[in-house]
Amino acid sequence: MELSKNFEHNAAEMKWYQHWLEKQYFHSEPDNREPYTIVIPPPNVTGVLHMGHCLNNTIQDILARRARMQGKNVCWVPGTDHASIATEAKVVQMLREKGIAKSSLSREDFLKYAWEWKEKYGGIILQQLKKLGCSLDWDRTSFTMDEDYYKAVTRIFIDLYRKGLIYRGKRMVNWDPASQTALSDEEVIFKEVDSKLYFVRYALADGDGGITVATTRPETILGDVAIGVHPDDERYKHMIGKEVIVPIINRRIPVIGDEYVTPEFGTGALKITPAHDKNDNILGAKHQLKAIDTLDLTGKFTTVELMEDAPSPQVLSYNGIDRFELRKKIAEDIGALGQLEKTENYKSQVGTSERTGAVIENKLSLQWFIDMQQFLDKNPEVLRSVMDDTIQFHPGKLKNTYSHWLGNIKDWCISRQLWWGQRIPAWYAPDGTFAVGATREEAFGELSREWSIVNGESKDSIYHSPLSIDKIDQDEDVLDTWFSSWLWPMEVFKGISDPGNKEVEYYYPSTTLVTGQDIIFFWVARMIMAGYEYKQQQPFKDVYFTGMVRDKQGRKMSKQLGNSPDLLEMIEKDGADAVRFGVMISSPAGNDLMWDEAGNEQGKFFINKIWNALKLVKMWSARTPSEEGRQSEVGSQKSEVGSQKSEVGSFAINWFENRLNEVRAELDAQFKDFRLSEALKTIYSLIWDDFCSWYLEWVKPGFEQPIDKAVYEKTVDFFEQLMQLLHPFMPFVTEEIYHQLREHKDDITVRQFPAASTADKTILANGVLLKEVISAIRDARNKNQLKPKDTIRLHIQTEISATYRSIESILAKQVNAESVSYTSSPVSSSITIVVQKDKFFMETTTLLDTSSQKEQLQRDLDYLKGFLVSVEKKLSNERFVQNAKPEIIEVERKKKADAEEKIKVIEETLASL
RNA sequence: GGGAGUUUAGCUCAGCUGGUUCAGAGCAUCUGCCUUACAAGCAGAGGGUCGGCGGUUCGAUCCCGUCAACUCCCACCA
Repeated sequence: MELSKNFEHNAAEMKWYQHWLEKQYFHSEPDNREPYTIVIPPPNVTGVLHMGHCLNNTIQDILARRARMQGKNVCWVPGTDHASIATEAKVVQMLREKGIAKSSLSREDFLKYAWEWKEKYGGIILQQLKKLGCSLDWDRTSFTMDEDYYKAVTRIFIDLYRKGLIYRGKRMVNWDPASQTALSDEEVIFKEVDSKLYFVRYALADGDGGITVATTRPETILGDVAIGVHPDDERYKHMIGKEVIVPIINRRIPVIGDEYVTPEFGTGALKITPAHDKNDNILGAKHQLKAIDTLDLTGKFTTVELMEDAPSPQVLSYNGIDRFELRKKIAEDIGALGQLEKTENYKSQVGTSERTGAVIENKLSLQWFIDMQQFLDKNPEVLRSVMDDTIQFHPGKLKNTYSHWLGNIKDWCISRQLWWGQRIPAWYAPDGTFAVGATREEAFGELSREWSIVNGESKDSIYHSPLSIDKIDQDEDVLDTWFSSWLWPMEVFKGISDPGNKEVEYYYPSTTLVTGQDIIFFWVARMIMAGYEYKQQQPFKDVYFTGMVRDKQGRKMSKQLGNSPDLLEMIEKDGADAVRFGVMISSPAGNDLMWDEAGNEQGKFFINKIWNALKLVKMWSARTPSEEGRQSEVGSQKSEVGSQKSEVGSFAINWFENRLNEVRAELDAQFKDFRLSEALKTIYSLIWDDFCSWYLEWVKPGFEQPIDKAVYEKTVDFFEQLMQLLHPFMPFVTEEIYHQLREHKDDITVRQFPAASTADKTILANGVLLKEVISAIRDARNKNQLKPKDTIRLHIQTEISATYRSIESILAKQVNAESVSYTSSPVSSSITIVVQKDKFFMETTTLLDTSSQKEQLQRDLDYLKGFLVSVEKKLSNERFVQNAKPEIIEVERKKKADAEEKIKVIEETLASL
């Protein structure tokens, strides 16, 4: 088969991915091998692949493929998250574009649209992962709202409720007026905004005077129930217990003293609005103050709770005005009353919804919560497992973040006023009593028991009618999406819906989790919680946290900035391998990735380099004499060359074999620490430098000459091993080359790594020496402007000539020497090169310029002398000799001896010039 | 406001638990080369008082203190 000029990535990607699928290489079934389990962080079901996914999934694929090649039973589970609020927001948006308001639809109709949407877009992101080459077990694709999964979530809710870990209560929650739902604390993002501090004067109800407060939220003023001052504040002390009048609504409210108030801030007086502020709410509760809510669910003014105040027409006119507009309006109206003293510019932190971006209102609301403190008391391993590295975080610095969060944890609000998600399995009787159950029947059973016995008498007698099953209603709300994804590592193996089944027992706990730092609390922490609560076991052993993907200017990738590249377009253009290379080559473990398209270029060049090496080796294959043919050639004039070649080959092969072993050990260490970027660099350099630049050049036969069969076989073998090492990073090109190199029945994807063996240090050192000598002589050739074709005669003065004899022919070829000989004295009219302790005399037919080499030698000499002085100084320092470890002193002595010897060699050389 | 992290060549980063043949790599730059696998290449070279200032030590990029800059996390002082 004719080899194409370049690697054709599009065809190869399609061919090999299809082939791998057909062979079911990615499919896993429990067996007696060691499992290696990864569960994908399920992307939003309607999401589209972006750079973050690319980084994340490339890493997972590298780990999965390497583990597979190490003989582990790899199971990488794909799937998607229903992503309650995010998806619902998208569906609402889609409907709005169609002119349909969510409010005009029934729950059933809305969900029908949502499921349609899911069916249409749900699979896209998973298809995109295939383009990237991800080796996921597609037979196991899960969705957090699959029927069983849904039931599992319900089941967990009921279980936690019955254990008393879930409660329902009216609490201050984060309210998103845009999507009209409560949010957990983690879903609120604080942003600094420019706002104003309004100084509002409240008049004393009896007598003259008043008190001025500073507020950023004048629109909540009609909900004020008190003014707070510090009890020791001389300015206000005397007013505590008196009443002031709330402007516009003219409510009389008390001035109260509380140490919470900071006298230094603003005017030292604080308006207290328990319905609209967390701290005010705490203060309100402490002082038994009423909470008056003046905003409705959409953030518009409402007088519902103001009727006791007999609202004036002016107050009534505020009805329906949006909170931000109302802020201006009320400020103006207070101004008109002469009670707005001044305004100041002020920077404040405002909470916004992670999903909709809307400014969050603190709102009193009846919601479902998990009692986190109790949960953690019951499961101390949640903290302990991470702190003692039972679960190992990479990077480890995130352990602190994790423990700090757990130490200050608040109850988790798990109910959402949405329709897309697992509906809360609670059912209400007409009087508001409720029961929790998997089904209407189950809940009804519970309810009727309670309904019939209240305080010893039957509720039926109070309501004069028995409770019937059709009179109970299910809670309208759904559960936080993370309340389902925290079960992911278990339920993808049916660990909740079918506890103790063979699969979950085999695959759980998973091996490695690869995810973004941004969801450490949302997801990672909660999976650990669920893991210990439901399996009494950690959900994973290692967590590799990736950083954020940024552009080369360090900006976050975002749609708004338009700096997020189109991944699929890139894969199409540069190939998945190049894109994977680009994203991995500059991806420091645990830090943000400064992504630059130049990385793709480098990846493409690398592929091209390997491809060219393939072409070279393939050319040799055509020139490899067959066993019979070889005999006849040996008898010909080329026999001498042939024998020389095997000698060349034996050193080169021996060296590269050991070099491979050395690198394998390095890679093991790098993978152990998840230093994948460095591992890739290591392989890159092994292939480009050691294999292409050195090894192939060393064994390369002369022009149109045959190659020794054994050398050829060994070279192909090395090439395959290199492709194997690179395969986890760049699966397509490596598989292609593996098959181009020779006929194989297997595929590289499942080829097992050879057993580790140790590297011979002497041979590696000889390799280093050889490379150093070659470079030095080439440098000298360059400086003397020798053309590549100009030959030299090389004379070596050394005490280790045996070493040089074994590498002599390689050396001769690499520096284009027509002869190599050994000498015990300087060779006149030649260029002298000093490497380590050996001297090389380069004789040429062209005129040589010795001045530049003199300079070079002089520079080396100066450096060495300086170096020697510092070493001697150290050794003559008594305190060094006393304090330093013996082996360090020994090293220093050796340095001194070596330096002295080298100085001697250079001085001799200089003298002879 | 609290906490964490970062600061090493023009850029992106190594430097694995203090010892000048360790100040490194990859890109980028410069100089030679169209050498028969590869100009998407080959062979070389230059470039950093390891953020500033102090300290500990015989010795510090590596430990301590402090200052500065940047980044992130947590926390609604209205």
